[in-house]
Amino acid sequence: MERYAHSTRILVALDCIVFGFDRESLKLLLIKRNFEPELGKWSLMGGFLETDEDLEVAANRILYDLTGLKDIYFEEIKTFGKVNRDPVERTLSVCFFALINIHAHDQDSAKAQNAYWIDLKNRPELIFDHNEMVDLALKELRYKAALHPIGFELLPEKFTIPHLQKLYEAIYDSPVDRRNFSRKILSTNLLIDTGEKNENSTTKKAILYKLDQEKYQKQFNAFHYFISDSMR
Amino acid sequence: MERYAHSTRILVALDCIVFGFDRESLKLLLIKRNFEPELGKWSLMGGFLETDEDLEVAANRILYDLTGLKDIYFEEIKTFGKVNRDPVERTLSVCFFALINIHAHDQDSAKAQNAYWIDLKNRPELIFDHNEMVDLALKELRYKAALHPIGFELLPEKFTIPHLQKLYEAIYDSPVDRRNFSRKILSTNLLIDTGEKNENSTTKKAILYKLDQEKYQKQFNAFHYFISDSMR
DNA sequence: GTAATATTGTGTCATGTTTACACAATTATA
DNA sequence: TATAATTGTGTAAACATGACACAATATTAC
Repeated sequence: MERYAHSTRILVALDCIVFGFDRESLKLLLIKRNFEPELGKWSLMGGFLETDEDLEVAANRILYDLTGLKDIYFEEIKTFGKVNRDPVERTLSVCFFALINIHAHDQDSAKAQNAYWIDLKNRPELIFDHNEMVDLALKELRYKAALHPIGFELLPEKFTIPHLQKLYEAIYDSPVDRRNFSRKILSTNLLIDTGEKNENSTTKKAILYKLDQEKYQKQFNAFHYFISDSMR
Repeated sequence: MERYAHSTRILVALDCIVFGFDRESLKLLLIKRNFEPELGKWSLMGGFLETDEDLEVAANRILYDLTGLKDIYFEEIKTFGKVNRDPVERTLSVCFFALINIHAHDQDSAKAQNAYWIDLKNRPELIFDHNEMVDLALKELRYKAALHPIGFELLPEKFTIPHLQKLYEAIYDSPVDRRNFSRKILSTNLLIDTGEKNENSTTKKAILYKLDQEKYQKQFNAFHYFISDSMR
């Protein structure tokens, strides 16, 4: 095979921040490492790019191995490339964040990877530059969720507006006015009333909505202003 | 040196989309290649990541070699990693876009790289996946410029509001209402009246403003809505 | 010198959006 | 049947936006 004269070829990893929401707080899927290096410590889920694998195929593979899910929503956020970021040898890391419905993924896949859902507020120290990656991912999530209807990716198929509101409050760690939030969400016309109600409630049962998938795809890049500047 | 058992180490390139604005239209700094591969064709400015070089240091180096400028505004947009994106050998490309004042860079540096300013509307076919990179960079520029006061990076230190407006019209390739635009820009309080006027004008001389650097840094991540949804 | 032309700065007004609230309806539990 | 918690909807003032008018400035043509 013909090659460039340039000599420096390096290892390329992918690391993924997986967010979930359990009706109370925002969670991260983290790995308790049972392998070297840094055995016993916490890290993000990652893996190496294979020889004959497109970068985005690799990202899908890593997410599938962790969750058993395909077609997960994910976004590349940055490629981390400090010389000494990995003490074993120089490694580039292409970093993603993913949003999943916390109740829909495969528990066995996660267990096989020694992965646990950790509340974002109790997150442990992570290896290498993974803390920095999580910080950036959270910043990007907050940015994106303020403008685009990305939050639905973290919810089950059917959800109530108060449920969605709790998610936003968890993402921004601040209270949201119930009435104005509801009006804003409904004005997007992205929600379809399923006719059902949340039977779990012990008080007034809220309407269960589902996403209008077609409008969601079409309007995804339109700006909404779900969360005002002052709250981000 | 200790190493991972994993075998696949690959070449990492950086490619940069450099935008400029000449008071009329948006331009790209492109390379007419006088080297292999693809000698004679057009490409983005790029280079390989060196062994002992942080990724962002490499990006700065490549921009400096091309323009003679330091502290250029740039943003990573995506890492391109299709297996066959480079026919010579597998290469990852970390892709950036940069915004510079078209009149302030070093012409000799650009000439040494065989670089030319090309009107975005007349852009030639580029090698590899560079067309896709430019498309993405333009999309990101439009997105970012609609929300954040990023346009100033393309202007000289002192500029008029009509000048800034022409820039926005070039970025979005559509007309902007003069009066509403002016009101919007002034309401950000990011501009300082220099007391000078644009002496080049053949009619009424417009006020020259400069950026309030302190406010610019502080407020950069605040949302503004310079350009409405329907125009993006 | 004056009129014509191009451009810039500022203002207005109707409409739409946001913010900060109030009130009524629903449901399990005491 | 009252109570408490929660949900759905409404309202009014303040603010922002979009579409437009008009006056001021500066060069060029006559």
